[in-house]
Amino acid sequence: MPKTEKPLSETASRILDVAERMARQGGYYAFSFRDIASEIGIKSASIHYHFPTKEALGEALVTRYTDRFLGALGRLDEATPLESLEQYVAAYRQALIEQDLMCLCGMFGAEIARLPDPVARRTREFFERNLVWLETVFRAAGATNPEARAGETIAHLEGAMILARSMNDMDLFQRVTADLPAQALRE
Amino acid sequence: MPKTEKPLSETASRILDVAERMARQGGYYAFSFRDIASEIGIKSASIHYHFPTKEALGEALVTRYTDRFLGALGRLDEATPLESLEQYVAAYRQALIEQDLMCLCGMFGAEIARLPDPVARRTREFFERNLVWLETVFRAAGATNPEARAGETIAHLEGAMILARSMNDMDLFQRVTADLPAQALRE
DNA sequence: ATATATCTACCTATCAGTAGATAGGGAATC
DNA sequence: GATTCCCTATCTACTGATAGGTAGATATAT
Repeated sequence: MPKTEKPLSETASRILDVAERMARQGGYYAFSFRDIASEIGIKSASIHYHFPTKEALGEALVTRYTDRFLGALGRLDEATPLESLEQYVAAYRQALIEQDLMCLCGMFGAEIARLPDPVARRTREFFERNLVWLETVFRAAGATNPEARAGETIAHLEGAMILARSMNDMDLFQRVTADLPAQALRE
Repeated sequence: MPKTEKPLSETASRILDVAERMARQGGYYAFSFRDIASEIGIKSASIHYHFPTKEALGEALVTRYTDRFLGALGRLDEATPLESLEQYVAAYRQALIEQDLMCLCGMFGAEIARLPDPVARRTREFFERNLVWLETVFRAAGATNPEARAGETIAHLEGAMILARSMNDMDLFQRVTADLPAQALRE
């Protein structure tokens, strides 16, 4: 039997919810046990019961984020490459516009040189798995260099989030990513 | 006479050098007065003589970075649009590969929601001035939508830095940005 | 004498993390 | 049926380290 995934308790997932929001606003050093605790109405010591260290909390954060992000993408055998790419762009747009938050792994990716090793590893896994997904799309579309196209797509989207948030102009994300799916497939 | 720029003292610029490196590794919360001071061999209280607050230090950091970055780009009337774009990509490549650092404003742009207002404003100015520069290039090249092309270019490059650093594969930056100049002009 | 630049010594706030007490809810034992 | 035991989940109270920032003394150079 493989590793049994124990389901998160109510409190544990509320801790992750708050930590994720804080991390997606300001990075790894922008969430603290105290702030999380006071927001959900417990004491900071209680968080250590659910996540022994900040490192462990950071790992759980990235793991949950990655699984949810990839899980929200539809099945590749049920869509055309163009549809898949449009869906992929929409996933980023939703994170940015509806939640007004950065991509967690874009944020952690920027800070990766100062992240605890296990958190950095999980962050790398996010990008690896996204690259695989996109490479599959571009290979299905007959692209000559699927690896480059996949990397360009992720780079373009993460960068567009940063730019739009920096300029405080969320519509800029739309204008800068509108041509992405068609353009990437034409290349 | 407009605002006279007083030149930075030797110590002040060494403070900025160290702070910039730390910020470009881990963001605004990754550099501290103590760490900077101990690295350059003074006491942390002395830094406050040159930069009264961390906010002021952050502002000076972004201002110097922006001026240097744009100053390193050649004059637009002495190059073709393609040459200008290639030079722009090279500026990012140098920051990433030679110095093994993130773009300061890409980093601060990601964290912008938790940055002191004056630092956030300076960060926005970096992107504004870069957008203007790139729009000029694309307009000279006869692009139909210079604003979108300029935003796409910045997004692509900032994102490529994050991706390459996350994957610990600096050559990935090359592969993901190799087609950028020609591609952006063809669009 | 004054301006520049550094120091010592300190402050208050915050950080992640720990020890140990407490309360409640089963389940096993008597 | 009552008692004992243990597990879960929280608490209070604390530690040592670090954060940015301040006051005031000191040294040097013009």
